[in-house]
Order: sequence, then C-alpha cells, then structure tokens
Amino acid sequence: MPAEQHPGRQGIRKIGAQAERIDSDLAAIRHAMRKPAEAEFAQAGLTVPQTALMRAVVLQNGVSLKELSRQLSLAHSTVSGIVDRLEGRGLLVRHNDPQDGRISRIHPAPEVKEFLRTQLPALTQGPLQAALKRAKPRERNAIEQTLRRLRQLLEEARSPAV
Amino acid sequence: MPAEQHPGRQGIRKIGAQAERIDSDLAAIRHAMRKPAEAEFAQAGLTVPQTALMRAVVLQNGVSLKELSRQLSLAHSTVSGIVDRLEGRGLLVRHNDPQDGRISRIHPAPEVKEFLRTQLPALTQGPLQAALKRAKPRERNAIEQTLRRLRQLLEEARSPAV
DNA sequence: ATACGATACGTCGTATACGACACATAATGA
DNA sequence: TCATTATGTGTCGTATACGACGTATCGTAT
Repeated sequence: MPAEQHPGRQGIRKIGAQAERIDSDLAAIRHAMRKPAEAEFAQAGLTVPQTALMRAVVLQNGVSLKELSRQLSLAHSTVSGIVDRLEGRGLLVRHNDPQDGRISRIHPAPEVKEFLRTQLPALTQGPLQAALKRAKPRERNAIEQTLRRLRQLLEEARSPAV
Repeated sequence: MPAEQHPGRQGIRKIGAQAERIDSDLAAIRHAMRKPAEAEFAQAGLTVPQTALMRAVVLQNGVSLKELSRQLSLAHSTVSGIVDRLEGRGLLVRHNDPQDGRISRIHPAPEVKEFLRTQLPALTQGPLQAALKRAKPRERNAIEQTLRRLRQLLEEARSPAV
C-alpha cells in the first residue's frame, strides 16, 4: 500500500471540522455578496445575477447562451430564465445566428447599450470591491490566490486522474 | 492621448479587475459545491441545504428557526420553506415552545433520529471535504484563514458603528 | 391592567438555480 | 443521400432564496 494522501497524520476528523467552518464562511460570504450594497444600479431594479449578465452582454455583444452559461458558472436553463426577464423588460434582445440556426445571440437593446457603456466603469462589483478596498494589497492577493486554489481543488473532482 | 504609460499607484481599476476574477472564482466554487458529488445521502433524495439543515437539527435537537437561520446564513423565510418540505416528508417535526409561544422548536422525526445519529459522521460535507483532502495541510489552513478574512471584510460593511 | 414596541414565525410574490426532457439544427458517417 | 449523432436552446417541475407583510406572543412602561 503506497503512502497515503496528503491528510497524512492529521486525521479526517480534523478536516471535517475545518470543512464545516469553511462551509459556514462560504455561506456568509455568499449572503453578504447578495446585496448590491445600495449600489447605483440597485436603483435600476436589477438583481445581482441580472447585473452580472448585463455586464457580460454589453462587453461581448452577441454572445451566445452557452458562452454566458460558462462564464457565469450557471446552468444554461438558469441563464435562459434571466435573459427571459431582461428581454421582457426590453433591456435585451435575442437574434438568431444566421450561420448556425441553433445559436441565439444576445444583444443589449439599442437604447440601453449607449447608456450602459458609459456607466459601466461605475457599476462594478459592489460589496466585493468595497471589501477588497478595505484589505491590504497583500491580503487581496492572498484572497485571490486562495480562492483560485480552492476552485481548482473542487474542480479536480470531476476527473479523478483516471 | 497618452494612454497609461505609468500606472503610478495601483488604482481602483486594478482592484476592480481583481474583484471580477475573485467573483468568477466564487461563482465556480458555489457551482461545484452544489452537487453532493454523488455522495451517499444524495441517494436519500436530500439536497445540499436540506442536508445542512438536517445536520444542524440532529446535532441541536429542538433548535429554533431563528437560530437555524443564523447558523446557515439564510433568511428565516428560506429556512421556513426548507423545514416545510422536510416536515412534509416526515423527516422533521415542529413543536411549540411551552415557555415562549412565539418559538417553534424543530426536532428530527423519531424514526430518522436514530438512523441519522449513527450515519452522521459519514455524510459530511461532500465535495468540499473531498477537495480539502486533496490539499496540503498548509493549503487547508490558508483557505480557512483567507475565507474568514474575506467574510470579515464583507461583514464590516454592514455596521458602520451605529 | 392595558397599551405598545419588539420578537418569532408563517405566508406571499418574485427571482434565482438545477436537471430532465423536447426540439431544431448542425456535423458526421454509411 | 440519408440516417445517426452531437450540439444549442427552450420549457417544465421543483427547490432554494429573499424581502415585505401579517399575526401571535412576549416584555415593558404607563
């Protein structure tokens, strides 16, 4: 039997307790980031996911649903629903791709386009960015590195080195 | 127009870009943690939030809704809905507190109680714990420290020393 | 004792969020 | 050519998730 995994002699129990604490922190982080922090675009009546989606659409005119789904790490059906509501409000439009009939390309509505392009720098991340400003540069980098690593660890699960 | 020859100090723009990357990572982490990773209790038909709630209820028999809401970092209405469904399945029961009529104390259903108490160690966090096992102890600690710090930074915003 | 604010919970409407399924279109192979 | 497979969306059912509102109960001041 080869050498065991990384946990080594630090037992599973300890990792379990640590996982609970981390899970709790992640939940709190999610919760805190849900509110647009009274940001300027909350006044426009947009939720956080709607804002993120609008942002992506404005930056990448004519992006496909699949691509949006990938970028936002959301299921395509979820993105489809968000697009539905924004389209219903007249903030977005769907166009069929002339080359590939399967794809529906998503564009900002003409009126909104100009407005958003000028406003974009202002309506950034909100609570997260505010939090980062409170941190020291060293801390900011630690946060970014660590989250990337955790993401990597979680996504490694998919392909367990078959 | 002399573009940015010398960025000078690290301005808001840089933090904004960093915030975007972190936001993207957080979304991916959330996404990856949503799936119980084909864990043992997925077979029981429980979602991740339901599992977390059951876990809390089993460990703290007769916990109140408010307390659950606090521990899970969820709105009380959300917790109420989850309890509704679990109660509908016969996994939980609500009892009125005899001391304080406002409080409804939540207990595991008698049959489930015994079963879960023995199974609890096995059905832990799932994807998160699996990911942590893949990390070195040093990395695990870094993740915990960093997430706690980010949570703290985010929660500092709420109460400006009222 | 009674009024009144605070607290705990339930309910409602809406917006995510997912997987499963259906369908149209594209790409491939026989 | 034409069947088969793969891909991109849309839709449906269900489960979160929240804020707003209503209601019952508790604590407290009058």
